[in-house]
Amino acid sequence: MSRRVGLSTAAVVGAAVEVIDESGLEALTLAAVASRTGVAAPSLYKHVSSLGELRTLVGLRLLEEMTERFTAAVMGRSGAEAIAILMREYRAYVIEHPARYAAMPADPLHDPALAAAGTKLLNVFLAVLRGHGIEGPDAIHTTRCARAIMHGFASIEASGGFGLPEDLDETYERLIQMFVASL
Amino acid sequence: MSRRVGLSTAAVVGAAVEVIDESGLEALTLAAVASRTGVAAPSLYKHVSSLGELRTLVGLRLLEEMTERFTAAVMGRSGAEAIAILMREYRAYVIEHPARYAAMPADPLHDPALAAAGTKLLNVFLAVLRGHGIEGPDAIHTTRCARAIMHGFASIEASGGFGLPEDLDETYERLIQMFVASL
DNA sequence: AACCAAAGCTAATACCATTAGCTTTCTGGC
DNA sequence: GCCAGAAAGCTAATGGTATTAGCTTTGGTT
Repeated sequence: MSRRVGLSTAAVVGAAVEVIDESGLEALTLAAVASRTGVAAPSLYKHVSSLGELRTLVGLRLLEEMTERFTAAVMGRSGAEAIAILMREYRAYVIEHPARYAAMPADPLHDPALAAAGTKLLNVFLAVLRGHGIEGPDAIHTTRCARAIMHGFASIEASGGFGLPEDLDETYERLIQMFVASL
Repeated sequence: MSRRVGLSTAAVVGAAVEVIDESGLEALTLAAVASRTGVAAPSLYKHVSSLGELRTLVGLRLLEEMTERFTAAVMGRSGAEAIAILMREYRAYVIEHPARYAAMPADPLHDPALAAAGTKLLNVFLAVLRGHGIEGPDAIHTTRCARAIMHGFASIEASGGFGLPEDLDETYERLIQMFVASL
C-alpha cells in the first residue's frame, strides 16, 4: 500500500518553506513536512539527513531567492538610486515573507554549506557600492552599516516590534536618506 | 528523601538565565533548569506555569536589566553625547551577554506581561531624544531609527554574522555618527 | 524476467513538556 | 509544643518530537 510519492530533496525543502510560510519558523518540524508531503516522518531521511540539514537547505534556498531578487531589482540602476532601491527591495521581501525572513541564516559565511550563497548575496551589495565609488575597507564598513540598518528595521517590523503599523514607510525612508547622505 | 530546596519563581528565572548564558537560548529547557536547580522537572510547575511563561519572565528580567543599565549610563549626560553613550551601551550589553540578547522579547509592547517593562525601556530613549529637542511624531521615527540601527548591528554581531571580528568598533562608530548627524 | 538500489514503511528509543495524584515539609494558630 | 493545612517536592504516565534499525515494495536496468 501507499504508492511511491516521488519525493526529492528539493521537494522536501519546498514543503518546508510552505510550512514556514503558513505556520512560522517554529512550526518547521519533520512531522509537519512529512504530513504535508504525504509521507511518514522517517521517510524524509531518505532525502535529508536531519532536521538541522533541512534548516540549512531552507536557508540556502532563501539566500538564493534573495540574491536573485535583489540582482533583478538593481539591474540597470547605479549610484545612490541603486542603493535606495536595494534597501527598499530588502524590506519588501521581508514584508512579503516575514516567516521566511526569520528562517534566514544569521551567519551564512560561517557555515561551509552556505558560504558560497552568502558571498553572492554580499557581492550584490558590494557591486552597488562600487558603482558609487566605494571600494576596499571602506566598502566593508559601508556594507556592514547597510546590513545593520536593513536587518534591524526589517526584523523588528517582521516580528511586529514597532508599535504603530502606520508611518513605517516614512521611518524607513528616513533611514535610507540617512544612509545615502552618509556616503 | 530529597530535602526541600527552597525554590522560588525568581530563583527559577535566575537559573534559566544561567542556562542561557552557558548554553544558549535553544538550551533553555525545563529539564535543564530543573537539573540546575536540583529539582525534578515537574516540580518547576510549582513556580512557573509553563515553559512559555518562563520565557516571558526571562524576557521581563532582561528588559528590566537593560533599562536599569541604560538609565545609569545616561544619567547626567545630555544631547548628542547622551545619544552616543546610549548606543554604545546597547552594544556593550549585547557583547557582554550575546545569548541573553537572543532571549530578548521581539515585541514586548504586544505582550501584556511585558508591556510595562517595554514602555520603560522605550522611555529611556525618548527622554534622551527629548533632551536633544526632538519630540512628538518626530521622536517616534527617530527612536525607531535608533532601534533599527542598534538592534541590527548588535544582533548580527551577537550571532557572529560579521565576517571579520576586527574593525567592528569603527563600523559601529560610523553608524553612531551617521545617526547623530541626521538629527 | 530478474535483480538491485532507492524510496517508502513500521517499530523502537530517547528526550521533551505537561498533567495527575501522592508524600513530605514547613508554618501559623492554638 | 502540637497539629492541620498549604506549599513544595516527588513518581508515574501521556503525547509530541527526532532519530535509528531493519523490513518491504517499487521501478528502472540489464
